Amino acid sequence: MRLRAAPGSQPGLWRALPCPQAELRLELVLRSGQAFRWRESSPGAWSGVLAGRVWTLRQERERLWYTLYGDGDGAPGADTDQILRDYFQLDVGLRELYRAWGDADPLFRQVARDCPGVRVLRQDPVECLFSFICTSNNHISRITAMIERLCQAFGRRLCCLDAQPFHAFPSLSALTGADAEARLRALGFGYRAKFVSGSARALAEGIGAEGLCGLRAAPYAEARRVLCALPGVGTKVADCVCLMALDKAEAVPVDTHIWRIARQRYGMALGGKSLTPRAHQEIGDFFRGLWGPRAGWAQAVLFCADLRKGQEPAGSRDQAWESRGRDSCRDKPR
DNA sequence: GGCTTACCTTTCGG
DNA sequence: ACCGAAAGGTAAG
Repeated sequence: MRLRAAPGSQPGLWRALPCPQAELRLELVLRSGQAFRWRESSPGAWSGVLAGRVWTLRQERERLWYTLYGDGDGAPGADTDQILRDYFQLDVGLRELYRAWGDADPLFRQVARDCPGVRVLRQDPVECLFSFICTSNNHISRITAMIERLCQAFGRRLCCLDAQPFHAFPSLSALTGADAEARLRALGFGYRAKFVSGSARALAEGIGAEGLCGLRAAPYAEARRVLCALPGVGTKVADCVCLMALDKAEAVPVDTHIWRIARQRYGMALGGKSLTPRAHQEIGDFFRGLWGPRAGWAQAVLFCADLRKGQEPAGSRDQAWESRGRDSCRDKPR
């Protein structure tokens, strides 16, 4: 299906994929902290860079519309459809997964009502790795700004939209320069500057971007081990990359949010005062046992709900999380 | 092995 | 307004 000047503003050729809202809720997925480069360029229209090109996406009830800019590689067609289907992993039936997770877990069923259509993106491994290196001990607002500056400074400029320039995510080689760390520090990366440049070096001198991508075919444990050998990559970042770029649907990234949820909502008895590797392992195993082999996908739904909870008006906060009766724990005020 | 502490910088809540 | 604490952690002791 194709139209000229379809539901929206921009000129150009629009195409659509069949895609019910139960399978994908664009604004939830693109704001759920999986990818940091999509922005709502106008109400309901999301612009960003994917596969080296600039896209705008827009969702109708049963369709996902998109258009491309910069017309270097021709008009949208079956090949670009496939790029989008691959990125959103539309072959994975989300509706059935939600049902199965909800059947196994009443708390999931409650929370998922407010977060339908949350799926895991299949991202480029290099972008995903370096993006999540930037997330450590950091806020989403700052992470987003840092990554944008990273792309402006080190990425190829693609085109302008509404006077806003779009840049590709930097290639590995762009980050291996001798002055990369200093430049990143100047961009406000703090101590992560050394991690980014160090990991770029280690990869370039080791398995390369191709080797990183090749971990898609490796077992979860091996991919995790390779990633954790990179500077600035610990268990949490490694699990994010495994889940969101390396096809490891069973990887459950355990951050402070999930740690808190595991204790407070799921009543896990986790003795430690801090999030140790052992606790990380235990929590991952617990959720894999509860949700099954796509536990990481279910975690993404819970995380999305937790993010949204912080954005809602204070009065309605926590409603979906409250389990009526049992468990009097409250979140700490923020 | 688990627990502390330092680490850059920005944002947020008091 | 000003200041401390926390932020999708990681590495070193």
